[in-house]
Amino acid sequence: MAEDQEIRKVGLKVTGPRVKILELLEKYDDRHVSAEDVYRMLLEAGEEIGLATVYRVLTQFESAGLVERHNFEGGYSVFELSRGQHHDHIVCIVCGKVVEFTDDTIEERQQAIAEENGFEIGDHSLTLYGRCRDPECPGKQGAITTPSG
Amino acid sequence: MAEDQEIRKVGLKVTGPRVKILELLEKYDDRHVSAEDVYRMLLEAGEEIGLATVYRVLTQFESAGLVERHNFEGGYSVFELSRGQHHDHIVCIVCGKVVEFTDDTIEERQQAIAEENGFEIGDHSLTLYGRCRDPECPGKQGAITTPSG
DNA sequence: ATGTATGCAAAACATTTGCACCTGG
DNA sequence: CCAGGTGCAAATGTTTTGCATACAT
Repeated sequence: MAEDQEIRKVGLKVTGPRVKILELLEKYDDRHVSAEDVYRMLLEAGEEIGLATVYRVLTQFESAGLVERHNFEGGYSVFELSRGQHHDHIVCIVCGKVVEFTDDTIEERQQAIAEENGFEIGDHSLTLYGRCRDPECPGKQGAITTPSG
Repeated sequence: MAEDQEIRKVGLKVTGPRVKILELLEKYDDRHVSAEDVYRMLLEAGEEIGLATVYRVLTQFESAGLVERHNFEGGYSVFELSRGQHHDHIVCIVCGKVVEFTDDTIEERQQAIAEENGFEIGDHSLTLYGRCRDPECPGKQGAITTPSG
């Protein structure tokens, strides 16, 4: 099991819940799941894992650099496997679809802007909110309603 | 009172709490205050306003386009008067100082990236997290700790 | 008057923590 | 065996809501 090694590598014991959560994150690598999502999916899969443990494990994985936490607008966090490389997100406000991207021009400008304003950048978060043209997205036509400012 | 007109203009009754909150937002225009901040400041100013009312009024103002709500990392929202013009933020992770900026290059790239990914952009939120060099900022030296991904 | 707003308290949410029990190395 | 991990329930912090009262128009 590759997951076992990853967990051991970051100094955590290889336990059932940790392996299950890591497997799930790898399986849904293209999505961005909330702690509640993870909890529910594991329950549906017949696994007995408490919500508190899901939070604890996700937080530990985040500290270990295995996963990244993102606070999209709406008051809750989503998690995704960390693939080392920084990227930003576009979130569909209709179907919740998340697309990742990186842009060197934007990265450079951010660095420059921080300098100009006397800041030393530690991290940043850029999230675009819009409506996707995916044929399966329910929100075909209509005004864009932003989730927040 | 200019505030009275602004409130009336968006279809809300001119009440004490609404005027007080709007005045406070104008007074602290350079800061980004949380609902709790507004509540506390009004209490200290001797105003009898409930926290629930602060939330209701801020939400109404947001719907009306008078104020903008931002969800910075950390699980709570901050509000600021809407000045019509879009801008992004740099937040000091040590002292909480917020600086606003706009960058045409970034704006253009965002639009292009959305197009490339089949998205129609409604809004976006770009927040840089770093450490400021403000002499009054307590965090003089030390490793940057980001509040999240 | 009368439909809205407000204040308070309770509810709703996402997340964290205390604690007794269980388990991996 | 035993430090660390887990489940459950209770606590936390932010934001929302129900309801009786108070107020703007």
